Amino acid sequence: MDDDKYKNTAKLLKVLSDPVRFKIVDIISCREMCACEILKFLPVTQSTLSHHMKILSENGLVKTKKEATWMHYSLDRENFNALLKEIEKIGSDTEQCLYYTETEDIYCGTKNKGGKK
Amino acid sequence: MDDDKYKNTAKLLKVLSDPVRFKIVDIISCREMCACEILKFLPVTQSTLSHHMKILSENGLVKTKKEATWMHYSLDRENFNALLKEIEKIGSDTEQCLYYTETEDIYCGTKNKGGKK
DNA sequence: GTGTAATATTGATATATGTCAATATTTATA
DNA sequence: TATAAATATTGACATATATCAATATTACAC
Repeated sequence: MDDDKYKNTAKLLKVLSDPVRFKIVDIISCREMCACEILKFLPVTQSTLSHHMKILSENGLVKTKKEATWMHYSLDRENFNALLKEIEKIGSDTEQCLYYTETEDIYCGTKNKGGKK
Repeated sequence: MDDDKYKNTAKLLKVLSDPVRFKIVDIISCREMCACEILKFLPVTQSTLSHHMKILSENGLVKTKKEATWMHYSLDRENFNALLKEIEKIGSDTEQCLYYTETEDIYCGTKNKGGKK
């Protein structure tokens, strides 16, 4: 996995790592909702919510649908699940991990005098 | 899910959402490593790495083992997988979601004149 | 057109945090 | 004891960002 991939996935994680946004995902995970609905669950200002929804949708975690003056938001399951997969891969020891994919010559100082592998 | 739970999970996500820390998890996902090894994969200072390892271990994502002057780090799979589960739950529509658990009377303004459910 | 509801944007502010250089600490070794 | 290696801590700095009040925009109802 190259560094850009790390940065992209980490960025998505950051989007999800704000407690308000994390709660928003839970709120809309059952059905589509307009902002005014979502707002009622949250102790934040309308402008703050708008800010968070923008971040969520711009990063693909939430889908938007405009209808009259309402904005309807729903979880983008495809991208959300893709993110989950990436996190799983990172923690897995059966997937390729950086240590093996980059080099085998990187090893700690005096620990390996007898030659390795 | 109460707000404390959101905050805890979101905090763990934040720990994981830094690109350097995310890469570290990948690096040590195959085997235990000392800091000096991990450092060789990363374009950061030793003190910066130490800072990140502290955050990772203090939040339970990484296990530590001291041996002489070396600190050995390994992924805490139990906590890592628990975090994954929490994220899955949040995005799931089969699990209870906040909308249904909190109230059914919260609904958007004029959308529901006919009475609901 | 006027008023109203829903949402977005702007500007300001406070807080959090990632980074490094420098230094301290710990432990083995000569 | 003195030196060296591995790691931790401290202090400074720059950047990111969550938040709100105020205002703007959009679209419908009268």
